[in-house]
Amino acid sequence: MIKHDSIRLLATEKIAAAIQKMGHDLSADEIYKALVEPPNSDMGDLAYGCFILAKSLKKGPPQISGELAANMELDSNLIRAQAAGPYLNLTFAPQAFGEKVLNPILTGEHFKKALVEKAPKTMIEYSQPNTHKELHVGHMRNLCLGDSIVRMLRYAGREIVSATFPGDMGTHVAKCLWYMKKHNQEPVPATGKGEWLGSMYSKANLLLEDQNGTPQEDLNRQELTAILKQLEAGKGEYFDLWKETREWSIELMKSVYKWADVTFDEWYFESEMDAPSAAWVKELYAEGKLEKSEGAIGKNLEAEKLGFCMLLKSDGTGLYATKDLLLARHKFQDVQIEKSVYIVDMRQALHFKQVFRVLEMLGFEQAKNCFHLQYNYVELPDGAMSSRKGNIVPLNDLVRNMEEHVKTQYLARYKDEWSQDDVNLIASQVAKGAIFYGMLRMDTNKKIVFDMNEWLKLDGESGPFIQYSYARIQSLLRKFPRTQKSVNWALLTHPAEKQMMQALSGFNTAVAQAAENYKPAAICTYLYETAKKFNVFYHECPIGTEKDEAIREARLALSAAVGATLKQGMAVLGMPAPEKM
RNA sequence: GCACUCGUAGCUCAGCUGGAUAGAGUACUUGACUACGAAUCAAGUGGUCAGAGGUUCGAAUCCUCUCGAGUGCACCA
Repeated sequence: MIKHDSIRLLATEKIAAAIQKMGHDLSADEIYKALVEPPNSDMGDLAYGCFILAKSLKKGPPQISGELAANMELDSNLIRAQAAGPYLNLTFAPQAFGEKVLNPILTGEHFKKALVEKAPKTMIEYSQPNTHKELHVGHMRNLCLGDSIVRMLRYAGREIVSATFPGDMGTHVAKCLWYMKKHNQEPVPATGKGEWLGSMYSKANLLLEDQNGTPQEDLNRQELTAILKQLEAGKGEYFDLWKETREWSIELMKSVYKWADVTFDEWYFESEMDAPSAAWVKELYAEGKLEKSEGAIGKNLEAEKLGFCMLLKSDGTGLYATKDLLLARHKFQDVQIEKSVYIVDMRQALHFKQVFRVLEMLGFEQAKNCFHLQYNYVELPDGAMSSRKGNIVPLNDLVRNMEEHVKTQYLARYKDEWSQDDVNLIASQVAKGAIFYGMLRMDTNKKIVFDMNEWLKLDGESGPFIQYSYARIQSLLRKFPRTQKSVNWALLTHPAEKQMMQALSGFNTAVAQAAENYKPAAICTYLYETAKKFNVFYHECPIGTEKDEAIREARLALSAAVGATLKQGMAVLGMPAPEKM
């Protein structure tokens, strides 16, 4: 393991020395791992729980912590070591934090440390939207999660390949094109074609459902089948229409990715996997690696309670699993990845269990390094969102509403002071911050009930809270520029200052843990708490107006370090950091 | 029926790889702008951690069962 936290490392060395003085030995890794934060910050900066030592020393933890405290050597960095029950609480001098944490933060060095020892080449596949459908707030959760996880892992030092896998083939496409050609009366709009196409899909479903049970139903089915055949054959009027309309949807996706500042290293399309994947499965069947059941070809996984993984329908065409199988082979063999993460809705859990198992049975060792990162879906107060039913909140509506709200509710007061460009930029940054934070702050297995009015409330634990703290720091630094290069950190003795420094020293540990667990929500919590501590410090300690120049400089430097950390943290989540707001 | 996820304050959620007194936000009641930015801060009210057993020196956290909510389970993606 990499012991990247300088304060924890200092504590580890001191404790190791004390243990040795007591005639015993414990590895640095074991000590480092066992360091925790005390429940109350005035008990100390770090605590060491003596539970592991209790076993090898055959004494009670409270006794050991007492002996350890007596054997700790204090110096200018470590100023207090006190036993409290089974814990040994350690307090460090402000200058220890200043030199080991704040200076590296201010130079930027602190954010360049490698946090993981092993960095296997990992593919993160996320954002698998269907073409010919509208993008809605549900897609946003996936996008925010994927983007932040890519950023987190890269920050921690992992080699990441990001990929998207849009669904540009299938019955949803046929339905959309069918309605567009046979029933639609509206002209194609000059702009917003992607959104318009989504409405065609939704209308197609309404009409089809309407005609279910009428003589028209059979006819509709025949027409859809004919369209699908044309698409598969790769020629005909519907194929041409598909090629054209597909671009409209891709355009829409790209505009959203641009807004979100998301880029993909690889774009895979279902249409590219379709025919080759079916051909490969036929080969595998011929080689005796797959079996036939009720006319379909696949793999029976009943013994593992995974059902039957169907790979070819009885009509010989492939399925979603078929394409995922081929795509996985491509990732392993051509892109040479060692780990593969799929960020997909929890409803696909069985699908991925089946696909991973089949890959394993086919002899792909990497299959055991495949991981389905499942998340719960976003629904509306009156139930599940479905582009089929048309009860969705389009992504663009959310963004527009949010930006408008920020402008009228918050930025109106600056309308004579700031340029229109500034207002627009900041509204967009704040809207983005609110949306990203809102999507990320909850654990992935929690459902998100999307209520527009709730989302427009920007107080309390929200993205703008963190952005606001950052903007205020920047404003402070503009108004009171730092004048001295060296800082006397020892002057930062106020409890609020101490807590601030403790918080900053924990940044890399927080990100490393979040990255290890694929948990951006943990960074949300960290940033929120850090921003909150800054607000306390800001209210308790005069900064720019402090008369003692040395204290003022130290506080300004601390504020600058908080700003740099918040900015880095927001960057890891994909949130912009406004210089003013 | 089988499998998976969830159940913590009125509401929305942290805490879950066992460890110190279960925390935030919101709502409600108060207080703080001639001030370095009030999108802020301070104080108060609010808990049978769904329930019952078990493992352990120690359980919101791990195991089993029960109850409740949701999702998935063959030719959709």
